[in-house]
Amino acid sequence: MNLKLYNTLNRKLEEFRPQNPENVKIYTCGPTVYARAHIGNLCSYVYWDLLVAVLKLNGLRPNRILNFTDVGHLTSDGDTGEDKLEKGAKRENKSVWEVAEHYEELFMGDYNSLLLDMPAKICKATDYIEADKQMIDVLTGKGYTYETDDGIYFDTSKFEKYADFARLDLDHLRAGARVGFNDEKRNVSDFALWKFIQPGEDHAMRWEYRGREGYPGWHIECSVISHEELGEPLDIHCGGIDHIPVHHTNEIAQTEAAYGVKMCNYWLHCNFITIDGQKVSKSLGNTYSLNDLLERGFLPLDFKMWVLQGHYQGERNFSFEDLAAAKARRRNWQNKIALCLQREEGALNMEFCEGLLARLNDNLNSAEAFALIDNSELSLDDWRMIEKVFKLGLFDFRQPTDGQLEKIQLRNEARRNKDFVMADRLRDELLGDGFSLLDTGDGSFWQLS
RNA sequence: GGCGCUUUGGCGGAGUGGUUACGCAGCGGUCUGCAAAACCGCGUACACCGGUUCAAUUCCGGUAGGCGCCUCCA
Repeated sequence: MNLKLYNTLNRKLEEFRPQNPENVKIYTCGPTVYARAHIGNLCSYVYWDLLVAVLKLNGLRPNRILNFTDVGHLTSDGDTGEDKLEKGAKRENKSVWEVAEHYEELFMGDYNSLLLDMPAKICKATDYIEADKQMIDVLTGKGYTYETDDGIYFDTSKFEKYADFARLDLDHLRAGARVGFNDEKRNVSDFALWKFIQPGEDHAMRWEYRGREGYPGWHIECSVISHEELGEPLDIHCGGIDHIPVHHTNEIAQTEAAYGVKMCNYWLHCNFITIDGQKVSKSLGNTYSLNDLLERGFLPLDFKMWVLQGHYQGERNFSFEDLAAAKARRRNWQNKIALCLQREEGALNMEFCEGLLARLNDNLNSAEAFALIDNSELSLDDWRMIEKVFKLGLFDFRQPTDGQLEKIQLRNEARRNKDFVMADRLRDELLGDGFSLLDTGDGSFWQLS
């Protein structure tokens, strides 16, 4: 295997060795379905889809699981302690279940419009509540938990390697934490496995456990779903860079403490984007959705082009100016394909294919791969292969109708007869239809204008 | 306060110890009946200071700026 990936576990570029090439186990942390995904969220799904495509190019069979967090987390944006799903429900006058379902649908819409492959399975957190309880029981049996008034906590001091993954400095964690410290917690880094509903607390999602009503903690679902659906060790666990210090650290603690096995061999993390140099946040009003892009004249696939021009580990900055550049590049690729269609050029360029694979195998370097594409003479078959890997909708464009093709012929005739008034009129008409003409020594070819 | 990342030409964005990244935009030219989103060419980028080296944008150290995380977050 020549594929190299940056493994957060060792902070190194490593050769990827799957346990079983026929079943490469991948777990991706999915969205919390309480609001529409913004373009920052969507970047990661583009990157992980590229990962899956590259694994396939290498002859492997990925088995990817994605989860939907459809059960609320405790803390809200405003640190008011209000559950996000519950808050969304009140805002929209719907039940929490309806809110989750609504945003699941929107997410899938965005996902499909980016032409991303469906994971092998999408798992909802609420379908794993019983399994959550079982895992907490296992952890309790091994002495990793303690109960307080408001929940069941994981005692991180009992898990020796807790700080290793994120290279945490536990002694300093407390100093700057803005979140209110829970007096009943034994260690600052301890986290809730299960929360009990307090008297007067309005929480629609609730399950009975240990004689009280409650709901699962923030991290248990990923440990449980990946264990149930894939089993340890996973080959690859993907997520955003923000997950390293808390979420993934806690996942590792839960899984490895409960089952005494390594959770995952390769951890991949994508970086965040900024927008116009600032973080993506609601208060700055820059949480653009694909819809907002559409309103400004950009297709989801223009955005995907923008994402793939960079690298998943890079700190990207988004601006509409750069999106326009990506849009133009995508259109130019489509015009090259349009030329190939008219010239009926065939045959796969093997040297090109190998070069493309080599670049992608170098830690998913799509930017280098794109440079190779721009530097190569490509046939229709080459472009088909490119589309299969990157899925940019490159072949998805309107072709001239018979009537429009006839106009091109008429114009050629007019030019031969030096009737330039007629020729220019036909050219203008075609331009009005969205086609420009490229006159070469070999004849006239239509292009997308 | 702690942890981590980052600094490349107008805007983005790869990469490399000595040789063109690439895209978009711009400029010049070619082709053309005229044109053009087509073709060709151009711009002497690698934050700053020091070190290693025959040679550093590329390795090491420091300085400065930017950013992220530490709270659900991709």
